[in-house]
Amino acid sequence: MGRSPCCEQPHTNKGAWTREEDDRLVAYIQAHGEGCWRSLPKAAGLLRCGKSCRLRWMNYLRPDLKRGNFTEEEDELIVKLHALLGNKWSVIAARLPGRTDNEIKNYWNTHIKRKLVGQGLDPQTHRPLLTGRRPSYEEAAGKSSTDEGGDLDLDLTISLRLPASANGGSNWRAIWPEMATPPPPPAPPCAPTICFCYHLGFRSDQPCSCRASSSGHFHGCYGFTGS
DNA sequence: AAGAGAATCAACCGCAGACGA
DNA sequence: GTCGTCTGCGGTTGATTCTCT
Repeated sequence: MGRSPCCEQPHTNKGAWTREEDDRLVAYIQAHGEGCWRSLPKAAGLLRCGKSCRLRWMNYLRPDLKRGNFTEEEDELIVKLHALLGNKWSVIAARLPGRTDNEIKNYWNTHIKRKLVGQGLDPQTHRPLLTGRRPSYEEAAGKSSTDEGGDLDLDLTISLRLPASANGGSNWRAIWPEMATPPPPPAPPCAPTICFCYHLGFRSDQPCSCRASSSGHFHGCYGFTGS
């Protein structure tokens, strides 16, 4: 894949953003919307590469960002999602409204990782550190850890794209044994939707208020009421 | 008060996937 | 099918801030 580096132009600023640059970027996006990051810097009068503009907007300037300390609930959700998904920070961030993948990644590396180690758990596998042997990939990916990992549901057999037979076929019950009815047919082009709040054990008497994520691969509850 | 080390987090880098020509 | 471009992601770096001595 031949690609031209996006930041090699001369006179391109790097490093911390100034207030003026922020203002320019915000003003431009408010007027023209997101998109076409490549041409945005020139159009907005910024001496930055598009990549840098996108990152600044996504991680810092977006109006819907929450900022501030993570709550206990967010903390627990990150741990559970990481156990399920691994380092898929963007997917995890999609389950935490107002949080960015970068923010969650940093929080994981600085807080949660240490916390898990302190609890004697391997931050990558979420298994006890003192077992003396690393689990195989199949073990890590497919086996529930309820025997040693408390109430964490580590059923990592969950798939982002189900086999065609999973919908409408007869084996949906093998995939979701606890569901009473077959999952709905996939919404093209991205199949299927997977309810994380269900899979993570966030079950309550309240109806699920899931909504589709922007990536469309699966959906989850923002503001679940279970614990 | 000052210096050292630790912690935090914004930003960069390189890669891979999607997409259009 | 191939190639080039753009976007988005995850890992990493380094500057800044905080805490301890």
